[in-house]
Amino acid sequence: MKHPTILDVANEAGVSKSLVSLVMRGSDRVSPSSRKAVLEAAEKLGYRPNAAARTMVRQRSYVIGVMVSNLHNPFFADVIDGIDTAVTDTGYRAILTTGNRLPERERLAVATLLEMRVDGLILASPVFGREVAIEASQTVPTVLVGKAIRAPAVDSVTNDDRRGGEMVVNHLVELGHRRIAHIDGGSGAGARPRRTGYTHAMRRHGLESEIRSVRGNFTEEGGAAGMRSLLTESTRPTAVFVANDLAAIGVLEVLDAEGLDVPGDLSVVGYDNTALAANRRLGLTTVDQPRHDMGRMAAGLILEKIGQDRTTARHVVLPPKLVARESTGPPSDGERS
Amino acid sequence: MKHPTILDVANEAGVSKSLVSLVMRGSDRVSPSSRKAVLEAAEKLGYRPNAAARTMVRQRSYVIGVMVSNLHNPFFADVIDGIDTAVTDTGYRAILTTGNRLPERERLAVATLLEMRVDGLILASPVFGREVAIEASQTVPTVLVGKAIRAPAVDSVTNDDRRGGEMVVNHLVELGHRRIAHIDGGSGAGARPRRTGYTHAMRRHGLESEIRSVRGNFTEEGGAAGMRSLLTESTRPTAVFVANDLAAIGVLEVLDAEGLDVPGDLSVVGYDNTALAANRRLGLTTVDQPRHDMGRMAAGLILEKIGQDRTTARHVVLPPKLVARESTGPPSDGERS
DNA sequence: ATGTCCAATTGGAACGTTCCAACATCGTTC
DNA sequence: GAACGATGTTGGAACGTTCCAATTGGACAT
Repeated sequence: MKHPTILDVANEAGVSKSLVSLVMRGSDRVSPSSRKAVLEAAEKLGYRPNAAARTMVRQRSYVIGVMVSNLHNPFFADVIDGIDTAVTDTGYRAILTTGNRLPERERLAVATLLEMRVDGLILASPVFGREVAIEASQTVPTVLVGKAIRAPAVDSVTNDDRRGGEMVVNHLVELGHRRIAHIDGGSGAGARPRRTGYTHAMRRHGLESEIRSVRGNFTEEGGAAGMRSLLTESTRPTAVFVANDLAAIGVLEVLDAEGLDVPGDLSVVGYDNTALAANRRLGLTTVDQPRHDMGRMAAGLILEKIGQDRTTARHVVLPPKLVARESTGPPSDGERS
Repeated sequence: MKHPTILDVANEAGVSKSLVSLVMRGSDRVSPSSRKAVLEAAEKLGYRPNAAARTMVRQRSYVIGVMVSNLHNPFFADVIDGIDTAVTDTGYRAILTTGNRLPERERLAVATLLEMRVDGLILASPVFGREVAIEASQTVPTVLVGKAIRAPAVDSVTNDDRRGGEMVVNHLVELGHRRIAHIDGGSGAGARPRRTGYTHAMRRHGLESEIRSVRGNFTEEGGAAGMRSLLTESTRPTAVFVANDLAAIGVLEVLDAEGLDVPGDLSVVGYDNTALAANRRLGLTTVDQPRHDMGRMAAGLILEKIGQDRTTARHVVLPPKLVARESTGPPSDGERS
């Protein structure tokens, strides 16, 4: 038999399907003898409940869907850990889909989850447009992680990306840098405010004329390409703020390959404080985001929203923290302008 | 209305539910006018098909479930990419769950997928016992990645881990090493055969007395702990073969912290050839596994098995390839025994 | 013996699809 | 003008659960 049902178990145990259902759901109004008979029959037949059927009748799946932008970025591994932590022992389970940073694939990944009738949706740094999140939020509690949008029902958990961008510039200016470039994160989550933070801080330090921002994305290759393009220009910056750690690793690769010294010739700063950045060999100065907590809180918001019927959106903004390591230092004398 | 159904759409469009169903499934025996009416009604109401209901009646979910041992290991990001590639445009979709390298959590992650009635199951390097995979394989096509077991219906895609282990030893012996230690991967997938490869090759080179194997696991911390324990011993090895790249990174951290030079004082080899290993700053000698292809082939096996009713198990074993980088070199003269 | 209460058990309806057999409509052919 | 075929459309049954109201069978009090 391919998949025994509750009816097969009932037959085997000589009871009604309803009683089997009660036993499976752990009811206490079942006699010990019936319970034993049912459990033995279920074991013998290899019964496994059918979630699709349960979802239909209960109008609840007890599943939280998580769409992850890019599994290559260790940032998300931490976020997912946090989600798992929060979800464990609540009766809910988390499942993941991924869209590989491609808007179309991400949309499909979300559609898959919605068709499965997940009870909550966590969108981890999607690159697709706001409308997808907004539409989803009309039928299911939805939380964005790493990105926020203004919409009546879309919660978010972010760090203060703009403030983080400012902190990076402040740090570099304190070290004596003036020619500070930025390789941005393109359409990636949080990329915009980080860039805004960068430009604002530059202006505040009277460095408006030094603002130099090139397009990148949240991948190693994106960072590398951005750096290569910066290197073709006539004047080289003395420091570069890269939109995230992964891209910053790509920048380091390029600089190493070109024989440029970090931080001697050029200081490099990333964003996220992933395990990568902490590695001694990389020693990347970066901005810490509390990744695990962000996952925990996102799941918490979902569970809370499933419980009560809260209608207003909640936006959790966590403080960023600069972590100085070996990839930043004062500009070399020849470079000082 | 929370979730409009096919009936709501039918009412709105003034047709029967069956016709709506036909339109949604893209049938060509529908008049253009009806199709238009139905699509407009669906759009207006925000209709989204209910996968649970479809799964029930079709007895197929058109979903492939993937259980991933550890999302922190970039190895799996590549495998998942491969799976996604193979699955795209087949009408199937992939969903993921993770168990965080904890047997109990992994079991739960698999149970979640089975209850959802996935049409195929890919187990990416599970740490749980063989019985879980065997049981699953009795109701759904099942493929192991990175690990193989002898069972009538459990397919597998692996690289030749044993051969890989031997290649590492050969490489180190060629460089002149004799005191070669191994930090193993504990109960991790493929750890056993890698260790066997190590011991066999050591014996073949007449280095039986130099065999020194300590327990580790597939995490940075596992590798670091293994290395620390090796360093407490009276004689230090001149080279260490670590069970995977992630753990090897942990080893490098410990050696850097202790002020030991790699490869001057100690050569280090990893396994997997993840992006980490290729980084110039880390330059880790390692064994390449074709991760993307492994994912592709795993998904391919599943799809094939869903199609025909193949009953025998298939085991795909791919050849490993040594990739020499900067973390290995000849032992320093003082160390030569 | 009768009635009452409680615990244990039961059948049936419902959830939202798909699929099949049946039906309606209409143009074509003899 | 009857018969036929093709095209488009339809209702009903089924999938495997949950939940509710109803039923059974004791145990106990009267």
